[in-house]
Amino acid sequence: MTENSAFQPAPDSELPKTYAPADVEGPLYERWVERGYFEADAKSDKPPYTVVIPPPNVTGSLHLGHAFEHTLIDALTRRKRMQGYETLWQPGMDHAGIATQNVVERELAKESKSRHDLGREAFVERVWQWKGESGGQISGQMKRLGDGVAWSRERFTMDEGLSQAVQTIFKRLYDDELIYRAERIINWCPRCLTAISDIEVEYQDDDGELVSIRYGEGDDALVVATTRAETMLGDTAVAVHPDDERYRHLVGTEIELPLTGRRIPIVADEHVDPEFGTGAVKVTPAHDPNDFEIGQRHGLPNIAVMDEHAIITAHGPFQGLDRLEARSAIVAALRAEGRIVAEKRPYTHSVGHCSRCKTTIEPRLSMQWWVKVGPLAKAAGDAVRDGRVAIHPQEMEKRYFDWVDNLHDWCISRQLWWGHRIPVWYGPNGEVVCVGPDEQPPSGEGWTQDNDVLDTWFSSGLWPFSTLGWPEQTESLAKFYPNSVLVTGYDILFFWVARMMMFGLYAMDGTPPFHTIALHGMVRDQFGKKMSKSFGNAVNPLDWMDTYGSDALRFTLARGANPGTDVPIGEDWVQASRNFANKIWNATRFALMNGATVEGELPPAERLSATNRWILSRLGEIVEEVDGLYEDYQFAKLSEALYHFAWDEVFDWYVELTKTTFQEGGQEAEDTKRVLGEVLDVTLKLLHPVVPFVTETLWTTLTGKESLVVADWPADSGFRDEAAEREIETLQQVITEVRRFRSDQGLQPGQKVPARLALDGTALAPHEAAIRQLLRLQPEGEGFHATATLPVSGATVSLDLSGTIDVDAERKRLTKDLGAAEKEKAQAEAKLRNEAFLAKAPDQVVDKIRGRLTKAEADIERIGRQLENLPAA
RNA sequence: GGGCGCGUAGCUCAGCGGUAGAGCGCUGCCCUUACAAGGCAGAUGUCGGCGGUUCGAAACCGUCCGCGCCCACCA
Repeated sequence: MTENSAFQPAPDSELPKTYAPADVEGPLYERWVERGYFEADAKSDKPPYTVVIPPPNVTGSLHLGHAFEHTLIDALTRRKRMQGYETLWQPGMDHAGIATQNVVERELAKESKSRHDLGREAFVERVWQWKGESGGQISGQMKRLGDGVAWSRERFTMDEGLSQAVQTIFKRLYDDELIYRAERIINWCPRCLTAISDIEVEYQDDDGELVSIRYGEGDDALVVATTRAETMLGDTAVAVHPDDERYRHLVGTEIELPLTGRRIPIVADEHVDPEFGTGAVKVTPAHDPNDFEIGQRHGLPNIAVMDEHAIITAHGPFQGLDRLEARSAIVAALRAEGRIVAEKRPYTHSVGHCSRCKTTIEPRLSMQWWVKVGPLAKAAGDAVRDGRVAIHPQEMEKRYFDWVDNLHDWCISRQLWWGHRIPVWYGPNGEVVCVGPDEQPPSGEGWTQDNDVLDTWFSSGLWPFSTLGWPEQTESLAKFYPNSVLVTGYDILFFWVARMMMFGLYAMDGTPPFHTIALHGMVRDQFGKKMSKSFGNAVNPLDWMDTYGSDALRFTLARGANPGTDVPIGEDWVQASRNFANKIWNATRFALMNGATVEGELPPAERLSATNRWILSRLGEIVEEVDGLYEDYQFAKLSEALYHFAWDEVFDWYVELTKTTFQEGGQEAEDTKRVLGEVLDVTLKLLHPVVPFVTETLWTTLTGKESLVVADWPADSGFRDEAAEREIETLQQVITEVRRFRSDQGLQPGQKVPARLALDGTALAPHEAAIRQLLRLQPEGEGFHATATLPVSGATVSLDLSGTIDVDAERKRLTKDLGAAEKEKAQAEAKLRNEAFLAKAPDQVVDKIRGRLTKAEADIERIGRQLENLPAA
């Protein structure tokens, strides 16, 4: 091939010019599933790697947060699968008791029906029907995302096996006296009509009114303050601090409770803060958790004044009013009696709301089932404390400890219909029998099963082992428990993670459910704002996948995934990721057109050009780096590293440099085909866990092999060549420098310029052809030669710019560069004159400064000469 | 009230003791035979304020200001 002959690219490959994700994603995913790549074999000899899906709510659809979480889990499991692990990514869904029941009740409401119109059995049937309809939606979304889950093992928290698990552990805990029934103050939602646990209550500051009410008459009168005046109907005492001199004489006496005609005692209790308000507190044991405690200590009666709808039941003028109506009516009545001595309005205080429907919680005395968490939580805390389970990022450990170490007993009964019904029967005389899954309920007249169901987190707490067949001692359980890592959001650290820890340790004889807890943040919009439907910034991941492809969405999410921190994401960024996918696509097309191959051994390093040795050296480094980052769950960093390696180094530099080589042909071109194939092979593998579709399409085309999903994860070759790396770095500097010069001179990128290259005896000599091609340089011509650059190796590139050069512009630029170089020199010199610095700084740093000085001096000399050479304007 | 975290380029964020970085956005030139979803070149920051430690601080310590989140039985 002669120098002047046009470069003839290889015939077009079968790949289209632009990557069209929609054409390949669906079929690829189906093929993966058909071939069973994602299934996990319990009989395998390979080491296990297990991750469970945080089960999404059946009635929902996946939002960006799920897409994010799934991307991370999928990336982890895909890499482990490639590394030769027997990998299980366990799919399934959660029945999500209260949430689902609410959804279906809302559906019924559209038909003007309530669940009571249907009755329990028909209602539950209706929920199952709903589950059947919407469950498929989630599976569909997961397939679109490319989730490599073991579909044949899909589970549902209400399916038969998992229900067995629930009953089994309930029975065990009951027999171990870790589950009990007790009447206590619970968080009651008057809209959902059920008890909820402490963490299902969301507190927020609401404006209320603090009224101070005078109880009693004359010298013995006391003033108490309340934001919930309606509860006074149920007051059974006034409490003061035992050391409070103001009230000491009243303790033990009785006082008149306004509006009721009742007299209530004054008791002394440590709980009262004498500094707060008047130092006297009304005590309503049936409607306030603290007051309940006081009542217990002093043997006070509990007088409930509201029903489950928070309607006043106490006889009298307020009966039948709802709690808010009653509040104002009672304040009005008290005012009429002259009992209101002060009002503070608005009075901002923290009020609990139902996390499901936002209704204000009403503390209510009621009989419920409880888990005694003491020993369970202790074990859950210890497993992290002694390092058997690592929480990542580690800052989250503190939150975890604060919670498990200060946990109150867990209220697990819910007055709902959708869920696991409590396996307890009550006899005609109040006998209680807890029945395990293999036992028959008691027969005979008058035995009835508890009406309540279990908190939904009770069953999801078993997920890491119930999905594997527990309580049966299955092969899967033996193989895949404990899970390798749990990937989930920090928002359910308490709800779910801590409960899995407690149950896992308890049920599996002290073996924690996973080795590592990797907590991710929440997806936010491009301005860092929380995504919510009501705010209008929520995004359906399907929309973006339709427009840009699943890989683009996945890469964007992975790229934002710094451990434990929230992830802002905007459409622009998905677009950028789509561009990246397209770039990979086209770079591979180029490689295919030029005969890149993965066949045969890599050429020996001694034979390879510096360019090839450089890229192979960098390839080894990137494998090492990316591997480390995967192990550390640093998805953002590994994505970033791959992005820059692929785009900047491989596509912008290496591929450009290979063009010259391919033109020239010969052994070097043959070797380059193999090296280019190698670089793409490894790069596609490294990218595959994050962007599975585009890499699979390209890799199978490049290699002719079956699938990347089951390909071997690349090992670091160990090949490093620092000299080649430095040489190419120098080459890059020279080229950049000349390009800048050309750009400053207003030369169009394609315009050929005559140039004289003085590269003999320098490291750049072998790269002359590449330099000429990349810089569009023609053989030397006559006239003025603008010396564009002097690389550190001492080579000179002179451009013949007679007639075209803008001398003023060039002088200006050179003068500016000279100033910068002189400043740099002065700084370096000052540093090297500083004795304290020389004495204390590490040698490496001092050497670096010396290097900077040398370079600055060379730059000054070079620029000076260039200035001298400039013709007069 | 307790705990955790954050304030770095227009926006969103890396960096966490040795010459200020990325993506997007912005400016200029270019349809250079893989890619205009592209190429090349470029501009942009008293790294929240003030003190301190250090030869050297965006980074470590103190303090102040401004945000965010979690926990808590503030009548």
